[in-house]
Amino acid sequence: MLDHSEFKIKFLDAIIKGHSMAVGCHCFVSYSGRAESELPWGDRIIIIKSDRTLLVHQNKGSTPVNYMKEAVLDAYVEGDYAVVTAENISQKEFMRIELTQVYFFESRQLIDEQKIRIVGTERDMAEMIMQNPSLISLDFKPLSMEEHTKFGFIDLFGHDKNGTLIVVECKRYSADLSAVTQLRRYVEKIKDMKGLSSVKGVLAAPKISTNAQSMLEKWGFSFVSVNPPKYLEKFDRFQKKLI
Amino acid sequence: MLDHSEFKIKFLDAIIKGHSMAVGCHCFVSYSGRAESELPWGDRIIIIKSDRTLLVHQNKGSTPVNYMKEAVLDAYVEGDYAVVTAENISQKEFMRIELTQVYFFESRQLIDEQKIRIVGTERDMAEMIMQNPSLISLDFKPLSMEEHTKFGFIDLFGHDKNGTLIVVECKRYSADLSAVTQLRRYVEKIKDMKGLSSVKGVLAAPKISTNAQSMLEKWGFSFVSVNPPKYLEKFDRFQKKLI
DNA sequence: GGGGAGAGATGCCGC
DNA sequence: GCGGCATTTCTCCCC
Repeated sequence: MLDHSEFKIKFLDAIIKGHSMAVGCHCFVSYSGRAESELPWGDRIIIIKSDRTLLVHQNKGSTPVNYMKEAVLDAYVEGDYAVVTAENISQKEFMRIELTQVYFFESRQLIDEQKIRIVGTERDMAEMIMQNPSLISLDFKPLSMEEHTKFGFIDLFGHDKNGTLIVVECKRYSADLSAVTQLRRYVEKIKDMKGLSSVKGVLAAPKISTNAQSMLEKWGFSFVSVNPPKYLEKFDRFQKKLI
Repeated sequence: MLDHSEFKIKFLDAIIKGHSMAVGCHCFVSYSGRAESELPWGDRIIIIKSDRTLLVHQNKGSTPVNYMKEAVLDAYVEGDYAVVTAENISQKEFMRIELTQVYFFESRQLIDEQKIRIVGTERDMAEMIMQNPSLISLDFKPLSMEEHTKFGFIDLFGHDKNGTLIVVECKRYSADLSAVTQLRRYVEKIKDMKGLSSVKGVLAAPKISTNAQSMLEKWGFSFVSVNPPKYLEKFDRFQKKLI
């Protein structure tokens, strides 16, 4: 438990040094910027990063309740409160955090230049299909992948044995209505630009919602069930811990 | 700085008590679930909430680099590492965090039943237009707002002085291609179900991208510039601090 | 910097 | 639970 002036001093010192911070406190938060908000009094954890990102986390859920990027930060004592302010003038964003209790305060220079490596994205799905086109159909011949063609950002682009063009849109999850309209947009663009009357549209995803299926059929497109790829070896490594 | 067995004991104690935690550490993170990932060694802040949400934050950006909801957590010492594991069996998710250094560890019961109040959402835009329909056009008569009609989730629904139906889709930001396809989907649905040949589509947003504007015109829809509402008094309260 | 689209998206509400 | 959709979405990539 820190008193307000001790908090202020430590906070400003951490700002100057470019340290990251974790603060446990009882606070009230108001925000004005892209929207406006008020968060009544409660206990939260405030994170401040060395790039001046500020996050206010409640004790539930994975998204911060309030946040600001590239914030210009300040702290001071005002009556019975410690106050933290965050401003991003160019974005016209302002935040004010009033604190009555500072349960804990930690600050430290965190050194981390590493980037996460992820496998199993939509792009990985498209690559997998490039390697094994029969996942779409026996006669599917892919031509290009995720190229910014003049037709737009098309996940997979190819043709069948008759030379009919095929547009494939990949989704990692259940394909929904917007996936169908996205596919439709690409197919129409190609028809338009090439002056073709027939272009096939294929939605590749693990599953598809009922309404999306109806709309798909209405527009003469087809659905193919494909799961995003995973490195099974790694999954197994975790899995065996469960046995 | 905590040694590994001290960390383990405090961590497990906090889990049992349902406390929230903030941990500063040097760690390596691997994940398998909806995708698979590896994050090489670096300094991070780990947050664990009372609802068993786990967040791993690097020192930049507002999104956690790794995370899991409803995690079953454990901690132990393994050779030179402290290890934190998180599992969500039903989701087939697994995470393993190896720590060589624990810079700080804070845990505490955080009491907070408050909900944030936000003004300026898309729904607020629709309400504002309901109050002042002339923002769309002088003869726009709104009938319903954000109702789950048999036509779908339509932001605003009404007609002009000739009785021609009007569908309004609101966007808080620059309207893009998907906003136009969304509008198009609603208009077509209504035409279909009512057997009408003419239904007006209006996109209400602060601005619109060039391509979206083209597509809008191609489909005979129109754009109206509308800004999401704000409580100006409050904005002014912040603003005067800047002077 | 804007436009377009994915994300291990998250979160909300309705059925 | 799924479905449909907004989000102070965030982030990345390309033009």
